[in-house]
Amino acid sequence: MTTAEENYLKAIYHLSEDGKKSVSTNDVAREMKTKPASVSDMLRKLGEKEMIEYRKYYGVHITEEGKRMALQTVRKHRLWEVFLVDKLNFAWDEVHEVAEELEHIQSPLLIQRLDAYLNYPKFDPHGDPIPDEFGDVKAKPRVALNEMEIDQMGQIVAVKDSSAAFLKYLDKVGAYIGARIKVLDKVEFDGSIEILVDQKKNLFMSKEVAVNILILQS
Amino acid sequence: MTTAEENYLKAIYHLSEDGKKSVSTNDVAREMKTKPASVSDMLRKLGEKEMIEYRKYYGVHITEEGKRMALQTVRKHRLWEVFLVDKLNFAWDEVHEVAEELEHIQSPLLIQRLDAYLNYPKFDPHGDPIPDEFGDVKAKPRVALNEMEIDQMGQIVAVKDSSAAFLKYLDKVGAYIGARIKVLDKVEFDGSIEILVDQKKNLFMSKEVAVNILILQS
DNA sequence: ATTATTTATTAGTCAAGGCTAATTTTTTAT
DNA sequence: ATAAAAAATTAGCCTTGACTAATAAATAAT
Ligand SMILES: [Mn+2]
Ligand SMILES: [Mn+2]
Ligand SMILES: [Mn+2]
Ligand SMILES: [Mn+2]
Repeated sequence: MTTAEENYLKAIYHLSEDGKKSVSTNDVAREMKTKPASVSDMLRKLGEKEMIEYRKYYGVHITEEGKRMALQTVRKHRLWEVFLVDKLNFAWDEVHEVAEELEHIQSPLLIQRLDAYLNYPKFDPHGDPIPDEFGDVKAKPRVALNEMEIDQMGQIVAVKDSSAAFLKYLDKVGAYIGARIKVLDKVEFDGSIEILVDQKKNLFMSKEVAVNILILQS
Repeated sequence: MTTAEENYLKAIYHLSEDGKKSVSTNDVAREMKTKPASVSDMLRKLGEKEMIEYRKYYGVHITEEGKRMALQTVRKHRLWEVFLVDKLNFAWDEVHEVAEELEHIQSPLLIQRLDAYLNYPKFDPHGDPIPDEFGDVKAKPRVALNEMEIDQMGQIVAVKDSSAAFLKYLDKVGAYIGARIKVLDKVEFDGSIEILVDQKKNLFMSKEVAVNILILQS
């Protein structure tokens, strides 16, 4: 598998995650920041390698083998992110781009040793679960903050958007993975929401932000 | 700079290290395990970028800028090797291939942090000096073991060949970086040599091996 | 049920980095 | 000084992964 193939497959995997039955060419193009024409080409190739089921004009489904490969790349990506934050003191908004490169280093031994060195972490700095070497992920039931009701409580366990802009914003307002929250108010007009963080800090945010914060309800 | 350009430039740098005034197309092809035709193409390209001075049919000289770039890659390669050995418990014969990939990760912050994390190491696992961030290398005067005379003494400080085959052989016979040695005998016919290691172990080796062991004389 | 619009694919081009075969230049040997 | 050998370059081709423009298929709108 080439770096490009790994990146495409990972994108397709992520796009199919949210229960979508089939992923469209345009979806992939958007995610990969390439043109649909380039995607068509790559889909044909990944189809031939049986990483995806590809029916022209009808989008793709990832195969079991494709999922296995994608999860391997996801595993590497997230382990490297943990390394960068835990060992090299990167901020959580600085790791994504570098991990995007590191995930393509080819060395099973490296990943096995890295995993051990990091003490077999189960989650990356953004709260996303790290697949084990067999591709098994232990997923907790998470709900987007904007979907919670007034008075419901829970804990921030992950973010959906790993962009520096978003993460820096969270840092600024004091939202972080592990924080306990309670929904104080929701504005129906625009979906904005007010929450209490760690029983002491009031935080008001737009729906756009809330959508990208994932909660483990309690 | 692409990965390929970095690899070529590093090869040219290494080939010019041994005081060679100019590096030939065939030299580079051998080092890079590519065909001379491919090399000609790349030399033209590196020439245009002024990383090398390229006079057709007369080989190349590396420029100051080229040397700077190459040393940057060498620095990254060796820092990663230290990481793999010191932190991930790789053997010194297992690191080269992986470092060959890792050295191309583009992130100045990563290298700066890695350097700090490793405590600013000065030498890699093969005894080669690690250039600092400005490309400065502190070179110690080293001599190949086969060039030493009977009764001369010193310390193994580096190996010239980093292949797994060679390093595993050294492991097996008990030669290692830091070992104190004394030349006991030299056979003129084939250049083979017998040494005493750490004042207790006799070691007989062919010239081929001795050429690849570098000594700091004392 | 047609037509219009959106979505996707194909055709053709490009740059990077390889290769082989043919050619040219330099070097070595007679 | 010339011929032979070696070294290097060029020409032409291939694959990967992009792109634009042209076309085709599927979907939405009348
Ligand atoms: Mn990537
Ligand atoms: Mn992440
Ligand atoms: Mn390399
Ligand atoms: Mn080394």
